[in-house]
Amino acid sequence: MADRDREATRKRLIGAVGQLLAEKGFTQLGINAVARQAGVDKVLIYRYFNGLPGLIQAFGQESDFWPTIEELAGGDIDAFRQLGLRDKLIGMGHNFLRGIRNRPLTQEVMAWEMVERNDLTEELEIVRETRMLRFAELFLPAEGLKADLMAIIAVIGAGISYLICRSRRVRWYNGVDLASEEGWKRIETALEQTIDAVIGLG
Amino acid sequence: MADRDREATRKRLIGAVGQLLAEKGFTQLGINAVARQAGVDKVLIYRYFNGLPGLIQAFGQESDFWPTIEELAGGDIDAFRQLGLRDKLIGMGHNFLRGIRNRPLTQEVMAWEMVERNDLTEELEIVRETRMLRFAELFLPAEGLKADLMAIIAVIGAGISYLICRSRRVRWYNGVDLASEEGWKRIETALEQTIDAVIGLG
DNA sequence: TGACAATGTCACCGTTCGGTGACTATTATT
DNA sequence: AATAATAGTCACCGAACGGTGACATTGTCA
Repeated sequence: MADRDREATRKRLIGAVGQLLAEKGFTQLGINAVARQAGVDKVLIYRYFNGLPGLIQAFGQESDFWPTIEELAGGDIDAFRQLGLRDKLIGMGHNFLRGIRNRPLTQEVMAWEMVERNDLTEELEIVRETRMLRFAELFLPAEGLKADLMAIIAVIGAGISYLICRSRRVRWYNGVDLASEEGWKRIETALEQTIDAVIGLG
Repeated sequence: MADRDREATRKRLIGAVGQLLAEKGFTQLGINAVARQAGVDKVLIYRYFNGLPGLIQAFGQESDFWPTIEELAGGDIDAFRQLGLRDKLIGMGHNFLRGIRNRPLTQEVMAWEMVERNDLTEELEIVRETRMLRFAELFLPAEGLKADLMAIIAVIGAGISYLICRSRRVRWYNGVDLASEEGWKRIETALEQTIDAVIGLG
């Protein structure tokens, strides 16, 4: 495109990364493919971003790959703070599951994380880690619990992430139909029941 | 290698798939790379296996990608059957975690599952699904429980799988250090506590 | 011994990839 | 109006990929 507008071209390129990731997955994400998708000569990727890694990095900084603390809290932080631990955890579980299910790009990057490290996956790592720790710091009791709450949340959060990523390509897991809303309902109530039970540990 | 031994050459090729998967990951698994690794001309892959998919399929049928029922039960099925539900679940959790941690190839294929379907990932799917269902059928109560045991096991099993796969490339998850044995100890006791709590649901 | 199939080797094809140097066309500066 | 910087275009390179046809070598069986 001969628009002679550097900023617009940059944005076309950044947008092409997202489109390509969503439509073809990270395996198809190369210099040639991105340039083709953007309708732009690939040499401009080198000029403006010093190559694909730089472009990917720029893409990462423009996106909201991870649920915000507010989103995890259900929108109203003050109201959330009033809840008991049980309702906080169940609410977070639900909001987390929905948040990831609504982010196909995040799912793609999470799959990518299993395969290699790059600017985008590292970006996601950092955002996730800081945000989860901050969330815990804000809302969860620091001590006085017998159970290792962070480790339990790690297992459950990992389970949610895995099931969502997996559901993109495989239907069944342990007899649960991940292609049906009914299957996800089972998962959600399983989450509720598990958290409910864990709270009893004190 | 000019051994003129078809069977040996087939095995060299199948072995090369495993080596390459273990050392370089599935992204590096191509016709040329496999032939090179095996020290064999690539045309023989077409002759003997009708191409890479066929070779991958043959590789899949030779491996034990998933813990056997016996392994999940801790070796002694009869003894396992005598246990209470709580000890069965905790035992299975431990054995599952260890079984997957001891199978780097399985971890690689699990990562692959997130990206595409092929003969190998489908093989793993089928083995896993049938084996887990069979395990439940053998040892878990079919009814009389308030909780959806299979869904809960799905979440926890998925969590274990995710954390293991992830730990190959990323160190921290939710404040847990997946690169240290101490971190995995935290995960294991979290599993125990969670299962312990869930059992209370009846 | 001769014919033939099986095993393995080699050279080559077209395509795509990441990457670069040389070019044209437009805009801004003096 | 002349000059320099910027935006974009184009052609090309070497390497790796998947795939194929023609050939050489060895064993087997009539």
